Amino acid sequence: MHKPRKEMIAETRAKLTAAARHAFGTVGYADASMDDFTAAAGLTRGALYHHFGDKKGLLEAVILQIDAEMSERLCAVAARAEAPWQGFVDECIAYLEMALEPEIQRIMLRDGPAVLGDPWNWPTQSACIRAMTDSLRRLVEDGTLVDIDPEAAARLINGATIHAAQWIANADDPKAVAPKAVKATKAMLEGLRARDGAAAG
Amino acid sequence: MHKPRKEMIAETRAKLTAAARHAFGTVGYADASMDDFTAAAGLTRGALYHHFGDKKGLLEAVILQIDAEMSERLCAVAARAEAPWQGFVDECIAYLEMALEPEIQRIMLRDGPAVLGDPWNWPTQSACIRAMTDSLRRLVEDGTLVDIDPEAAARLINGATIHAAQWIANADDPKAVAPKAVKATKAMLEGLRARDGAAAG
DNA sequence: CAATTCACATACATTGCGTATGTCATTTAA
DNA sequence: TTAAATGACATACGCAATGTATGTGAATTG
Repeated sequence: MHKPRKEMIAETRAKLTAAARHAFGTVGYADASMDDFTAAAGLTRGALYHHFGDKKGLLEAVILQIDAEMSERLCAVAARAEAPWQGFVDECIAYLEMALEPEIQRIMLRDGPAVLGDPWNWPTQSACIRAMTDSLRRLVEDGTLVDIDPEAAARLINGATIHAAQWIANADDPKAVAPKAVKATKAMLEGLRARDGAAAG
Repeated sequence: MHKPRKEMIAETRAKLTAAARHAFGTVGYADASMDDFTAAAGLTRGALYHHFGDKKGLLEAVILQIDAEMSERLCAVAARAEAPWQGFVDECIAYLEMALEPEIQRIMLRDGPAVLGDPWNWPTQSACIRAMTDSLRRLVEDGTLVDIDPEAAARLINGATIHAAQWIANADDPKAVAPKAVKATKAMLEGLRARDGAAAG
């Protein structure tokens, strides 16, 4: 008696997503040959079409996986902070740093939106983005932030952060640019805090 | 005696860019068949490869054209304002509104970066983005804005604005979301102004 | 143990890109 | 004026990649 069938299936799916994730993250979605990376996983395209329908379906599965990892990392960062505001700032900086990782850059920020459209409309509703929105809503409600629509603010901050990350990633000297990006990001966030001095820093 | 050759060439290039622009703007870059849209222009792929090298070359030409149009529109908006700060805010809102146009959304914001990489590194250096950076630099120098790296600020604002636009464009009810996005954008910009009251509004 | 399901492979059709080559009109030079 | 040359564009071909239709063998189920 060998492994039960359920395990074999899960294993196959894991091998395919892992191989695809590597291919998408290095050569990009468009240039990733299904024949190549399925072979690298010791399988054929037959398995891929059986489990994921088509190439886009596999991309969705890979994105779901990465998104879950990112979300977990962000929650950990926010939970480690003392004050809610500090936690949110840390979360943003952590998000910025994650956006520097080539795999995230390419799959989540470049090819993903290009192939599947606006991440906010993805089936997962982007768990890690939703977490940021929730944090913001609380900060607005307790008066730490100026009166601003939480979802709108999340959009703006998310967009600003991603672009800051891409600025760093594509710069001639990323190490020189990074601190400037972090400083500017903090300045922007600071600009959104309420100014009546009621909320503590 | 018919038309001189130079004019014929310019006409051919214009027909190709126009047809490609329409195809890219509607079905997207990846799904735009070169055979189809060259035929729609009354030509074949032979002309395309002769003039633009490959599909990416044609995309660059289309982007160059759209970027020039956007830049002109933005400059007109900024020039119409009374105060520099107001001009900059108007510019950002105008940029946001332009980013709602499907053609700009798809070609400049989605497929362009996906195929050609970070717009800031495009050969044109994105004229309309450079204009925003210059405006920011002046505002920082004259003390209207808080002390912030102009390029960093331009990056952040540009990213925030684009995402705000995509939020609107993909919303279930864009007309309801638009004012929230504009308000939040203005709040974010306001947060970057110097707080010593030295600069007038 | 027979029947069925289903995970996965194989074979095929289609499509789209890129290149090599051909042709005809316009320009240039004698 | 005419012959050579340039170059704009079309045609024909090869290749690679996706998607589908079909086949096979092992695991499940009765």
